[in-house]
Amino acid sequence: MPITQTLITPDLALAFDIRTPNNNNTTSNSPTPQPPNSLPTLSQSVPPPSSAPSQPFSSDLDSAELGSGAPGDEPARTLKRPRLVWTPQLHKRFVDAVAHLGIKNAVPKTIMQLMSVDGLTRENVGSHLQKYRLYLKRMQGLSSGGGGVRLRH
DNA sequence: AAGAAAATAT
DNA sequence: TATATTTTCT
Repeated sequence: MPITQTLITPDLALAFDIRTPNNNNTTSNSPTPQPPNSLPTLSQSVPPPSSAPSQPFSSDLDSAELGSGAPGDEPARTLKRPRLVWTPQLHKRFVDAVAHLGIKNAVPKTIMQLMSVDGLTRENVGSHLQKYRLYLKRMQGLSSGGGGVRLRH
C-alpha cells in the first residue's frame, strides 16, 4: 500500500514541499533598496519561553537552536546572524537540492533557491558547498580504510 | 556570482 | 587540538 515513490524519498518530498513562500529574485533586482519594515520571512530565532511555536519540522530529531539575544525583530535580510549551524537536516536538504539540480545548476544561487530556507544566504550555501565538494573529493579516492598507517597521531 | 583560501569561533 | 563556519580575495 505504498504510495508512489519513484525517485524521491518521503523526507525529500517533505523537505521540498514544506514552506516555500520565498520571493525569488532570479535576475537583477535593484528598484528596492530599502523596503519598508515588514516581516517577509521568519527565521529560526524564536526563544522558547513557554509556547508551542510552529515548527514545520517533524521528522528526525533535530532542534535548530539559534540566537540567544533577540535583536527585537526578525531581520531576515541584511543582518549579521550569529552563526549558521548546519544541522544534519539542513545538510540533507542541501545534498538533496544539489542532487536534484545536478552539477549543472549546482551553484550556490540555485541551491539556495531550491532549498527554500529562509534566512539562508548565498554565502552560507557557497561556503558549505565548498566543504561538501571537498568531502566528496575526499571519499572519491579511497572509500574505506585508508592508507593503513596514520602518519599523524 | 562562483570558487578557493585564510581567518576565526566553537 | 580539530572542526565548522565566516569572511576575504580572486
